[in-house]
Amino acid sequence: MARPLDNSGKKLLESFARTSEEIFSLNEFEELLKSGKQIRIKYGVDVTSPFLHIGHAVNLWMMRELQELGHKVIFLIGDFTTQIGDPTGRGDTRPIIPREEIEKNAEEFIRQAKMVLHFDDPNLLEIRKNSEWFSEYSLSDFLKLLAMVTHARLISRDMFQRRIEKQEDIYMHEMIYPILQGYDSYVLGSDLTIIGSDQLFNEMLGRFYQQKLGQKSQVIITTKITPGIDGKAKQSKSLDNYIGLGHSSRDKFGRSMKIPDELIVDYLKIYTTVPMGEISRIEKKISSDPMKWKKFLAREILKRYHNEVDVKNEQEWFENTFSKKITPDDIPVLEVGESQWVAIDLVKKYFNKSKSNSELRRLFEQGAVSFNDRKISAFDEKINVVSEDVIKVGKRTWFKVRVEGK
RNA sequence: GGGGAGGUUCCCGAGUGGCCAAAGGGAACAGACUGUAAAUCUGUCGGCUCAGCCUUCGGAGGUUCGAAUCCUCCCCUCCCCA
Repeated sequence: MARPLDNSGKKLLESFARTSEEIFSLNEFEELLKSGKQIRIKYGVDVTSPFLHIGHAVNLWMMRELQELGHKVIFLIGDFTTQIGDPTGRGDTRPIIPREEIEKNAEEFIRQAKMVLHFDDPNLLEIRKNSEWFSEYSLSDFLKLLAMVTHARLISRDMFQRRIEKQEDIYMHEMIYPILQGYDSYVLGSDLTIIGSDQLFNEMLGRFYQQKLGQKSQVIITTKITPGIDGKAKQSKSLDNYIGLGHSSRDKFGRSMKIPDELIVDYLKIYTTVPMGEISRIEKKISSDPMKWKKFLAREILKRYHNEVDVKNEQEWFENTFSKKITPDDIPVLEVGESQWVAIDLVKKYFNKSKSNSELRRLFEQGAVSFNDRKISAFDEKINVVSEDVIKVGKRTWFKVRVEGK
């Protein structure tokens, strides 16, 4: 039994206000909290690509707060709908994923979501799959669903409108997707769902179907989105401009340091728990020493996912490596049999076919390669490996060469 | 079923017989400057045994000394008409 809306409920609303964009509707949400009922929070995941970034985690942290008040997350693996491919956020059509891969992705997804959500208490989280109801779903039932919604309503989705304008394809299965996602909410008896605004249309259809089918409509909370670490588009895997939950603590720190200065405040608000009052004080001080505050931000982001020691270490590592330009000591070692090498062959061995010869030659020509801090611009230069020699390629690739038996 | 437009290198997009590994932009990479910020500048951006060669312009054939460009067939998309 969840607690009714008291002080903790009020605190929750304040905290939600910080990271949510819109709530449909606030009244309904407050009522839910007051009712004392255990809220069923639908968390539907598309497992096409199993990676979560700190933007996704905003939603997870909100759900976690609710879990802490005793509410329940229904972790819905959209295994059936994933086979269809959600057109959301895509200018083009999404490829269809084989089953085995969906399973594997779901596992990977959960591994990351566990960094935030309570997964082990069945009273706080249950895992479902929508193939449970869709794989046996009959055509006549499906037609009944279709008969409730109009074509105009479906194509009103901005995504589709854009495609129509650009004369791009809309496949029928993509039109159907939102219907299925909406129906999920009905089956699960969802009270609430916390989503990115890109999912709003689909979840609104959830509200619609719940109401049509005689159920109370779920509350929808959309969360705030920031630009990615490149300061441009929102975080995404394909643009590689995100801070991933799966990234190492080192990468999380480094990536945080990459964000444009202007984003520091927004990132503090959305991705950390630094109190709002403190953030506004920091805001005034940033311009005089942005580096300092960016490091602060990086620490705060890291803190949510890693322990204090890691946080401290990563900052030190960062400062040593990039500010003081000290070659880090924990770099990969390449074991070789010979000590006489043509420079390019040695580098090639390290990259192990991930870079073509031409690519490597260019790196040499462009002065990106150094051997024990000495720049090597001729790819065919002969080098003599002694022991623990350090080769650096570009800004952030180092490796040590060690001759076996030495 | 009829008519029209189109499919180009990671993305957008130019290119209608040789000067095309293919303009321009974006992304990316490297270098300079820096705070692994932004901005800026420079260079690179199919592969290789690299002043040369090989493979690419939806697919398969063909014409030609020579084709991304012309012809034939096929596949795919969009638009209009019935």
